[in-house]
Amino acid sequence: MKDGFEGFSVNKLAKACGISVATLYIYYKDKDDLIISIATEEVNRMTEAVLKDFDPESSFEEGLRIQWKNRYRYMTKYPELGLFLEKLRSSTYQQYIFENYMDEFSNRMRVFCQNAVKRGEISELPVGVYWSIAFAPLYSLIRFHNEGSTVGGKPFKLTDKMVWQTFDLVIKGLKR
Amino acid sequence: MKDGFEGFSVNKLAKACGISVATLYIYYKDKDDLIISIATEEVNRMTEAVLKDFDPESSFEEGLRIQWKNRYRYMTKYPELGLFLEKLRSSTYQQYIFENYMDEFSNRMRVFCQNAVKRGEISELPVGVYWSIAFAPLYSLIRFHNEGSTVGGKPFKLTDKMVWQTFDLVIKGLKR
DNA sequence: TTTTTATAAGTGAGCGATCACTTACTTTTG
DNA sequence: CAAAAGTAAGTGATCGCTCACTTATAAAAA
Repeated sequence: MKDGFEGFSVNKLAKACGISVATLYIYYKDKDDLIISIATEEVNRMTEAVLKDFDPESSFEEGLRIQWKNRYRYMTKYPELGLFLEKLRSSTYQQYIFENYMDEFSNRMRVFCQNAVKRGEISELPVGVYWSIAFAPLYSLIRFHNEGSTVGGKPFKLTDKMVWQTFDLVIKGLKR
Repeated sequence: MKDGFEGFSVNKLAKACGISVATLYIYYKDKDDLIISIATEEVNRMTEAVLKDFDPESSFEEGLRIQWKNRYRYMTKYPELGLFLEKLRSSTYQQYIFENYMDEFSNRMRVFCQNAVKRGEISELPVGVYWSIAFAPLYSLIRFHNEGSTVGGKPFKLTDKMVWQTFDLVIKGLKR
């Protein structure tokens, strides 16, 4: 029972890579630096993918649909990444990685939402409330998919149909 | 940087409890057994609290509202529990704890949903899709609250108003 | 051209600390 | 006094990390 973030060690990593532990310490000053560096890289890569084709000036439904498409595609393209970020999220590294990951990102998202509110497409909402409705369901689906089962332990395989079925309900909830 | 589930050790636990490590091993056969036992206890306690006043025969909105109320109250009453379950969720212990936690629970939830579908209150949905819309937003809010910030790193404090505001949007999305 | 020196890249062996866990023994309880 | 409950003092294994050292490449000196 040593598979997750528990059970990750510098010695094991070096052995798995076929290099000496000492070599790792040439490139990273310590274990924390290693994890934070690699994780930050991955988070930035994902942020970039999520913003692909995203236009803050587009309609609310269209913009959100592209976000969903990008996130869904990226997470299913790299399934391990989801689990990795999950573990990061509930680790003490979380704050060091996600704190500034949103400089450009959160700006564009804010503009996008403000536009949608201005146009009367959605109501004004606190950021946390908005995110919890707009994205939490998608990440929940992806999580079930990666774990292979829902909360009840029932087997679960995510399909495109399910994603867009969920999307439609989310849109229905958010739109005025 | 040793605070989370990483950094938890039997030796530290014993010291914190003011007892000998050996004493722990009288009651638990190994570390895994200790974690799984305690976690299962907590999950059962929470499941019980969540089913309080819940009637599978009630209307969909009323039933879901009670579920939200119970979950919200329990998670804010024991904030550490949320973080603990979070860490469990993304650990290798997950499968051992949550696999059977839903014998009575998932039955009652299934009946509840079937009733709602029969009455035409909601459409028939895959369980994973249903859960992702009905509960993922709430857990997302609670998570932000416990972490004290949203995805953007912006400070976040959950209020009753936010919870029921989110609930209303979820209901709007789910109801026919 | 050959030799020397400089530097970056990488390594094996092993440090002290801590890990999960055990043993040999003492105290408490009924 | 016998059983149950508890403990101090460890066990070998593994942790993150370092040090003294080798190898590879190339510029500088002879």
